Amino acid sequence: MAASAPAATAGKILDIAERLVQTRGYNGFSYADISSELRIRNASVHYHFPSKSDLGKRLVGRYRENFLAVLATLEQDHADARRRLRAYVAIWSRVLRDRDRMCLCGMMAAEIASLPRSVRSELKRFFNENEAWLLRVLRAGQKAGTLRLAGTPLIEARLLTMGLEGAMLLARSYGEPRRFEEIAARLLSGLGIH
Amino acid sequence: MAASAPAATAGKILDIAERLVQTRGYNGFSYADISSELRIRNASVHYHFPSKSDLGKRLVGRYRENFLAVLATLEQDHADARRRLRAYVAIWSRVLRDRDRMCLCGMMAAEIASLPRSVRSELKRFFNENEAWLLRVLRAGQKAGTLRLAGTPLIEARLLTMGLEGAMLLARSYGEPRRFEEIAARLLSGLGIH
DNA sequence: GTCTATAAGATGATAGAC
DNA sequence: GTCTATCATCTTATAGAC
Repeated sequence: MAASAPAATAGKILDIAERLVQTRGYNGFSYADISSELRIRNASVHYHFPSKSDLGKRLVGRYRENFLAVLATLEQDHADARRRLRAYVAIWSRVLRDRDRMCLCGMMAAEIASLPRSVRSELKRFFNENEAWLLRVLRAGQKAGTLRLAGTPLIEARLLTMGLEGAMLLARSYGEPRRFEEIAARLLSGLGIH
Repeated sequence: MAASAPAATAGKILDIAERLVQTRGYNGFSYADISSELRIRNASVHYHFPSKSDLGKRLVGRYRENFLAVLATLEQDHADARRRLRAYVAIWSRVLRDRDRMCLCGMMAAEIASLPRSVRSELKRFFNENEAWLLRVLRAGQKAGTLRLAGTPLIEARLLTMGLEGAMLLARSYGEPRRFEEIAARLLSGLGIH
């Protein structure tokens, strides 16, 4: 009999592993880190996620699904492309200020060469879907005349993603989330958002 | 008696470790990776670099010095700010195309939370000196009227650094260096460089 | 400067009891 | 679903011979 709701432990494991990857990287945490924090045994973690690559794959999959769900609500909450993009940036600002996390997928992108294949393909899906969302928003804003794009929507979408990921990376290394927000504001102002 | 020139091994160790950090990260390689590639024993690597943090510190220190030396030659070779910035971007493009490397310090920035303290301070120095160089070039270009800055020189310097680091990160995860070059060109065009 | 030998601890993982 | 027990392997490191 489970001590709590069914599969509750699996979720807690994912929560802890997620934070560990976001702060220390996939190669920077072990099952022992999770089991000690959850106060269960190492073997129990293996029961839920037999291998570390299983855990990594599920981690990226869940992160991608949750993130896409948030993006969907952004579209419902805001009709204007400028508001959508401000809200998009605010997501990352909160991630960074939540115990100094990096985007899970940005962190794993750095480790791409030492990641299990199954994890890599989940990663690529995240970035593709993120890009597709930004592309839609940028095109809509351009059509509505609320955004001013210097390049093609695709280039601007990629500049935004790469710029924000790089800004998170550097701001974290300084321990100064303000550095992220400064550059995020600059990226938005480049699109005519003030 | 040494098998080759004095300290030649230490340099080879640094070369191998540098590539390993740039591709797999500080937490993604071990002394065994180095000793097997150099075909010496694990203990021999420890003779040159007693602990991994020693190695990490020297690695970042050497990288920073070499990089700053290259930037100095860029200033001698090119009087024009636009040419200097094009050459600056070309450095990173070559890094990326050299066996899929990431900027050593960008890679370590991702791992900041699990890095030895001594390594962290070397890292910060790299980014500070890199920013100072860009700041000088941007100010000179602005004064000469050869660059068109949308924000302050400081913001533009940081956008450039963060944008290029993020572009390397993402381009590598796709295995498509072209993605880096696309965004690098976009960043330069934002400064009036075509 | 490199080697052999060795060690303590971490890491990813499995078998089988409860 | 969690536990104890156990595993092979890897990792960082040191002592001392050559």
